[in-house]
Parts: sequence; C-alpha cells; structure tokens
Amino acid sequence: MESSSARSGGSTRREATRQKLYEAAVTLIADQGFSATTVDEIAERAGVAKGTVYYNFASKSVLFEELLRHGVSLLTASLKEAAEQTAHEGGSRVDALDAMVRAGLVFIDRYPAFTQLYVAELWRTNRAWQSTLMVVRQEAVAVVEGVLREGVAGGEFSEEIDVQLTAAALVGMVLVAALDWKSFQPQRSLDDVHAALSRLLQGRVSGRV
Amino acid sequence: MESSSARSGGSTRREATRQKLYEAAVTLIADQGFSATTVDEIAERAGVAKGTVYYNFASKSVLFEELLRHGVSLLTASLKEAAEQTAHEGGSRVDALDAMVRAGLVFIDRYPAFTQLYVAELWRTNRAWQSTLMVVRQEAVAVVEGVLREGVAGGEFSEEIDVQLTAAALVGMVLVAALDWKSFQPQRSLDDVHAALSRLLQGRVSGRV
DNA sequence: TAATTTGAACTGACTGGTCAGTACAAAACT
DNA sequence: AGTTTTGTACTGACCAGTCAGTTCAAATTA
Repeated sequence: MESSSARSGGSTRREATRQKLYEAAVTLIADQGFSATTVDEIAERAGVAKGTVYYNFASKSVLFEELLRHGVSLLTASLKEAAEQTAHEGGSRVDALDAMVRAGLVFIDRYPAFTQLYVAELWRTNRAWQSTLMVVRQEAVAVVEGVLREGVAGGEFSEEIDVQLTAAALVGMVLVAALDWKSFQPQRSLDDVHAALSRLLQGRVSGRV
Repeated sequence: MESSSARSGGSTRREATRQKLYEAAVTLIADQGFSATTVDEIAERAGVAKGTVYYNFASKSVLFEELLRHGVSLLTASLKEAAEQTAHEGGSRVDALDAMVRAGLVFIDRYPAFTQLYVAELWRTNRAWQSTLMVVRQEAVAVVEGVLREGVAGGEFSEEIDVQLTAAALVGMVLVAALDWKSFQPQRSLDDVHAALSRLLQGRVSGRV
C-alpha cells in the first residue's frame, strides 16, 4: 500500500487533488468556520466528488488538521529562513526581528485566509485538533523567542524583557495589523505596512525620530 | 401590555435570565465556536429550558449578536474612561495609551471567553452578524485612534506614524499577549503582564535602559 | 383577607431539515 | 493493471426552531 509508480511522496495526481482540497477548504472555513462549512461545499469548490474527499482524508477533521499542519509549517520555515538569513549577513537581532516581521507580512499577504482561520481556532479548547494546534503554534513562536533570547544573551536586548510574553505581543502586533490591512485597506503596499510596524517596533512612535 | 409591577426597563426576572444565557453562551461559543454550540447546550448550562431561549431571543444568531454588542460596549466604555481619566490628571498621551493597555488587560482578565470569541469572529465574512461586528469594532478602535491623533497633533508622537495601522497593531499586541497570558501562564499577575507590555510599547526592548 | 383573575415567563416534547459519512459500480487516469 | 476519481443514492444522528400547555406572583375583586 502507498508505493505505486511515482514513489517519492505519493503520486502527483493524488497530491494535486489534496492541494485543491486544501485551497477550497481554507477559504470556506476562514469565512464560515469549521462547523458551518460542509464537506459537500468543499468538494464542490475544489471541483471534485464528495467520495474523493473521503478517499484522500479519513474525515473532515483530519482534512482540517492536515491543513493546519501544512500551513504552519510553511510559516515556520519562512520565519526561520528570515532569521538565519539576517544572521548570515551579520545583522543585529533587531534586524532579525524586523526581517521576521516582514516574513510574517509576506506570509499573511499570500495566505490571508489561512491566517484568519488559524487565529480563529488558536485559543479554543475542547476541539479535536487542539493538540495539533498547540504543537504547531509552539514551533512558530519558538523561532521568535529564540531570537529574543539570543538578543538578551548578547546584550542587545534588556535583560528585563519577558521573552515569552514579548514574543506573543510581537506576533499579535503583526497578526492584527496585517489582518486589518487585508480587510480594511487592501490597496496599501506591503512595504508601507512594514514601515509602519518597524517604526512601532523600534519605539520611534513617541516623538524621538 | 408590558407594564406589570416593575416597570422601568423590563422585569428583573427577564433580565436575570438573559444574563444567565449570555454567560452560558459566551464560554460555550468561545470554546467550540458558534455553529458547534447547540441551543440545547446553552439552555442546559444556563439552567433554563430551551423554549426560554426563544422566549428571550428571536434566534440563536440574535442571541449571539446581542452578546457581542453587550460585550464590546463594556470594553469601549472602559477604554474611554481610561483615556479621559488620564487626560483629567494631566497625563501625556503615552500615559493615556498605557492606561488603555491596562484597561484592555483588565477587561480580558475579567472576560477572557468573550475576548476569545470576539477575535475568532472578527475577520470572518459572510456571517449574519458581520455588520454588527464592524460597527462595534470601529467604536473600540476609534478610541485608540483618537488618542494617537491627539498625540500627533500635540507633537507628542511622530507625524510619520500611520494612525489606523498603529492602532490595529497596538490592539493586536495587547490582545494576543493577554490571550497567551490567560491560556499559557495564567498564574502571572496583571501588573506583571502590564509591565512587560509597557516596556515594549515604550521601545525599551532594544538595550537602552 | 381570602378567592379569583391575569399575563409574563417558562417548559420540553416534537418536527422538519441538514449533514457527515458510507456504498459501490463504472470510468478515467498513469 | 493498479490506483484514483466519479456520481448517485442512502442512512442515521443531530439540531434550530415551534407550540400547546404550565407556573406563579402580583393585581383585582368581593
């Protein structure tokens, strides 16, 4: 079971179907929520028969869980890359933070629906995919926390800062600002939004230029 | 019709029932989402028969909408009070911002479930209560934007800042940090969390003092 | 002050529709 | 030649909303 002709990672055809299903599910669930979205809708939007959904995923919940894993792994990879890139170029930790803010914006710009759905589910309890979500959240936040800790160790950041809380606050800043951007002023450019957040991040809001 | 003994503003009994329904609904919906929460569950949790829900609210959606309105009006009032209080005491705009951050934290501390539910619904589209949510969101954000604008006008904040985006970012910072606090390190004190956010807000993260 | 009436508030069994998941034979891919 | 997809039909659990009937405290009456 599972080998077939194209061995590495399953057949392309199947992979394509799964991708279509992800894309259909992500927008529908972002808009309506998990429970209000029906499997029939997802199948229709993906241009696929309902049976195909169940051929590819064990259940609606499993489809959603794999969608979450898939999406967050993209984000985590992108954040890591941004941090490492900055390090290689000999930038400071503030530069790394800034690069990660930008990476976050790029991600949300490309996958606004996923982001929205993620935020909507993140703090819920008593849901089937709760544990998956926790794991995946921690992976992403850990990247930010890592940079903060390095900054504290290297004397670049104050030792007084609370790493965990500050990381959460930074994530929240980017998340909410970006969702606001996408929802209420989508015509603005990414650079524009990034500049506004950089200014806030570097404490240049209060007067001193 | 409608007079009865206790005239002013409807009977106390009815009001008490509605309050119980709000409280039951807010935790259930925060945990499970709107669609996954049944009216039977809400009624049971409130210690009331299902029919009572429909005697008091036209539908499940209406119950939820009124819950949203009720909750956000509390938040808005609290933010306004914080801002005005600071102004009366002759504080700066940074002080006002800081007071509002604290007011936000106090609110989330008291009503974590409501906050969670609000965040989960805020960026959705195609839902019945969408317009209600927009109105109510704007009321709250406007308070923050107002303080920022006054700060810019008074020369206290840089003219370069983007008021709308910065307001969103500030809200996000408080929101996500507070939800993280409540979810993952609930033993910490409000003062503690407030201090961490103040530090971030005043740009004291990067080295200097 | 005891008996009666009123009506707002509440109850919970019931209905009609919806939806996740199943079944499977035929078709299409690779 | 095996894997994947299709299309249609079906089942059974679940749930929003309804409605005929009940409760009870206050108001009215005698």
